Amino acid sequence: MNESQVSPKVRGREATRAKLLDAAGEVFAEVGLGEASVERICERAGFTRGAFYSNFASKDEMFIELATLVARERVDAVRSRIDEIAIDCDATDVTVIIRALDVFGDDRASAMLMSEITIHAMRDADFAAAYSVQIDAVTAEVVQLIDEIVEAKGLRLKLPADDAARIIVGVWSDSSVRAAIANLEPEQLAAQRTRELSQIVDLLIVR
Amino acid sequence: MNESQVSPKVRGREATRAKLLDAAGEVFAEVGLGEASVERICERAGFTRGAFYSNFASKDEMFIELATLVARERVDAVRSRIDEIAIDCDATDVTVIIRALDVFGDDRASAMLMSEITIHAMRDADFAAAYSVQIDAVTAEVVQLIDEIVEAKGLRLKLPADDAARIIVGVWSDSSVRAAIANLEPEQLAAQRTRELSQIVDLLIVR
DNA sequence: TGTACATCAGTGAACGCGCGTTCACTGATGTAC
DNA sequence: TGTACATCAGTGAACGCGCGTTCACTGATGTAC
Repeated sequence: MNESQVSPKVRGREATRAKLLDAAGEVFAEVGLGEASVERICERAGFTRGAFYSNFASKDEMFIELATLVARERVDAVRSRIDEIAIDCDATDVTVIIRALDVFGDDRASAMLMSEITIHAMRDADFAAAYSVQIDAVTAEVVQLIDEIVEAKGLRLKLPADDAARIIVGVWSDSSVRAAIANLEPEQLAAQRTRELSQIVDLLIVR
Repeated sequence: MNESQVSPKVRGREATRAKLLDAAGEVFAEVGLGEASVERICERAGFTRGAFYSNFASKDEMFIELATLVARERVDAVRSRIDEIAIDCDATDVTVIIRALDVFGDDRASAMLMSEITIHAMRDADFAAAYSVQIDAVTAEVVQLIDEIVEAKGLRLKLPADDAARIIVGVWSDSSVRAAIANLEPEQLAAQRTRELSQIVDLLIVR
């Protein structure tokens, strides 16, 4: 299972796929699935269109793969963040939760790609079914994350952890969307999100 | 200013515009701005493509006009709802707020069109600037609506009315999006939204 | 009222462009002896 | 190690389709006398 056991050819192919997926994430975020041309994606990745069709069956199928990948990365990110949290116990409860949540990627492009994936899920039932499985996994991880924090800090919530998770994630993504529309600088974005998350976390904790 | 003073020709033209805008709202919601063809919009409205370009400069400009129209209708809807609320004082505080908020149009297509408009605003700074003005007007109306309800019911909120408005509207639209993805029936959708809004309103009110 | 002309909303054919996708190819990598 | 052949990831030209947009037109409505 050593990396050197994988031939350069296979590694090269995997690198190509990864570059194409990366580029596609950027382009889909920028202009949306409908307006993102295969040509533009390939140009960004440094390949020709043939490379695209050598690696993916179609534009739509690639979008599905990208969405799955993004969701899976989120699950992993939350999962690894859970481990960190368990150790670090100095911060206040609110900042812990906020820091825990910034695993979601707080940049503009991430927010736009997430919105694009979400709206596609609203339109395509098959995609929605497959994507919901991934989303539920993310939610489950966030619920566990909240449970961990609540226990570590000796807090009590006014709502069940899954409702709290839904509300917090909702406020988080709502904040991201409004920040992207307002074209906020990263620091302003962080400040706004901290403020809004603090409010909602305060409301959720029994004092 | 009597309607009969407007010539049939002008009335006909206005009707054509309205039909095209209606059809465009449906099609943009269904497939998105990028994938919505002018042909499909015109077919849905019962016209040829020439009629489209006789009434709108381009597809993008029509989308902007549609977005402006939708936002303006929202402002008007909230405004007229404020008047009704002032009279009806029997319901519980939570149900009053929920009923007040359903002015936003709780169907699937509305949620999808709103998402499409939002994502376009994230991508296009000029559109975002123009659209933000409309959005701020809606927000201001919702703040006033909340103020009215709070005063009529003798309530106290844990947050300023504008923060409360942002959170409630955020939960509302988040709920709409998830309902569209899960493809909920109208009754299920209403039940889910009532539950989620009740939770957040409960958190916001000082008991 | 009737006639002759003007207007212009909506028609539908046409244009040309960019797109998604295909495919015969090339040359670097892998395999056999 | 060296040679001959096989594989196949990525190339780039080509195809054909559907799109946004244009425009010469038609016929219903409006205006002048």
